[in-house]
Amino acid sequence: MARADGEGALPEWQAYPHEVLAVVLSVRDGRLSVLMWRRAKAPFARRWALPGGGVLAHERLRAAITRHLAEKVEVRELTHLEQLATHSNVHRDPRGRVLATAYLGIVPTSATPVLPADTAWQPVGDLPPTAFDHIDFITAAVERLRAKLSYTNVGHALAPDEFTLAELRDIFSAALGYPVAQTNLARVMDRRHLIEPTGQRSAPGHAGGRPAMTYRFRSRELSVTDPFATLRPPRGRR
Amino acid sequence: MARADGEGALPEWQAYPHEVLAVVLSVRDGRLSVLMWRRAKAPFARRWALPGGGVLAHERLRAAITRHLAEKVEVRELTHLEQLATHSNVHRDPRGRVLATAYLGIVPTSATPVLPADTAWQPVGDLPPTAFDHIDFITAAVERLRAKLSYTNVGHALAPDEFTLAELRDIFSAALGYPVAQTNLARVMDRRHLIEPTGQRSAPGHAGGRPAMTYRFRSRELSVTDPFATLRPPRGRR
DNA sequence: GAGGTTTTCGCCTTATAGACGATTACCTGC
DNA sequence: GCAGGTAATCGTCTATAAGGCGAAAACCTC
Repeated sequence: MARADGEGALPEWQAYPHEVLAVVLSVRDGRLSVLMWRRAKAPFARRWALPGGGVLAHERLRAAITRHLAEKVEVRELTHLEQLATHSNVHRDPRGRVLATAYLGIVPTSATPVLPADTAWQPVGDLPPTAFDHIDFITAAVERLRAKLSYTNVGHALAPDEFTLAELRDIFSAALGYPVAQTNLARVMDRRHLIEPTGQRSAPGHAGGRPAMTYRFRSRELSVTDPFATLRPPRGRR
Repeated sequence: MARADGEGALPEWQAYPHEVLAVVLSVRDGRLSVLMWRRAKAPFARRWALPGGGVLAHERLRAAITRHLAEKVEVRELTHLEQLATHSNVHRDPRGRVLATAYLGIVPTSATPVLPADTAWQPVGDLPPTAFDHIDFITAAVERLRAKLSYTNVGHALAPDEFTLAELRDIFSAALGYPVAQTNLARVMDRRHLIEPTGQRSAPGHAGGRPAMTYRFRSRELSVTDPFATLRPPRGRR
């Protein structure tokens, strides 16, 4: 606990075991899903839990969750990772007090990681029984993703490098949980300069029909639209 | 560390001292300001720091920050409190590793807490030298507040129970950092059903002029507008 | 009651996005 | 190679939200 180096000693603060968890979301088979593994041992045996684990002595939280996720998916397939929240309920783990910091991760539809035998994608609309307080993290992560789809370019993290507008519509519809009109989606993405055409055409569909243009996101860095929709600065100052 | 009760023992997870910090924001003298105290001892002697401290054994993080804040302000004057982020930089405290979870708190303009001698409101636009990584928490808190002023009713936490539109305009202008037009602000607040007239008139101003109607927020519970501004569900399903 | 000050209201313009039908461009099968 | 089917794309209309601005209202003091 608390090495005394540098200048002076740390106050007598309590120390607590700390774990990191990840809510990794992806659109799988047309449904927004979360990466979970099935516990073998008590507590919560046979229930589904989020991937995660402890934090090493000189390791930051983000590095810790990246390390734990590497056992489940290729880390380079993680197109987004942001901190979600820290839970501190004293009884969230029946074995003793553990603080937990959760992250929201995203894997694109195009990635197809080979999962361990106890691990699977669970549709967020039809979750099996979950362990600990993990359901709360999942709920928060889904809400956060849905909100950010509207005012940021996080969509890039869910989508493949190149896609047709129909594919993008399907991804957004699945992630948001309601049908999105392709025309409007394209206009919104275009007006915000989030996507651009690649100049290529997709392979024609199996059932005929006009081949679609393919698009890509201009940037895979997270950006926020405007700052916000309302209460903007007066015109001259934008 | 990790009592073994219930079922099984905790994995051998590292434990770390954990502190809570609060970025308490309020509009003071027409400027958005943050509550800080001046350190007397090393490290960072004479620099300004956020209020906060350790977490007791059976205490949740929110309870801990509330307890620490009680030494600075009346807790019932805290009109808003939400978790911000957890920092884990190994060297954020030179004395040893400490994880820190920060909260965003808000105190209304109408509250005038009596502050300890080492404590003061510091304008966020003109901060003195700060201790540790506290400046990062402050920056994040200000950004979060400014964003939420646009799409939630957090404004209620900054404003008195009753106010004139001119007062609300001044509060919003100070908090956002740019001038807000009173006409638009009133219309936006009204359209979203966030405020309502009290039916009372304010005392006439000292310099003459028409006395203003007073208003109040309909609810002091946090609510989010719409869900979001764009990519809404199709009409039928709202 | 004249002149000054501030609030409140109404109207106009702009920006953004949802709805929907028309058109285009490709397929398959005859 | 042409008819019919299918999906992508475009154009136009409408709805909604919000910024700008000036006129009118309501109070003050002198």
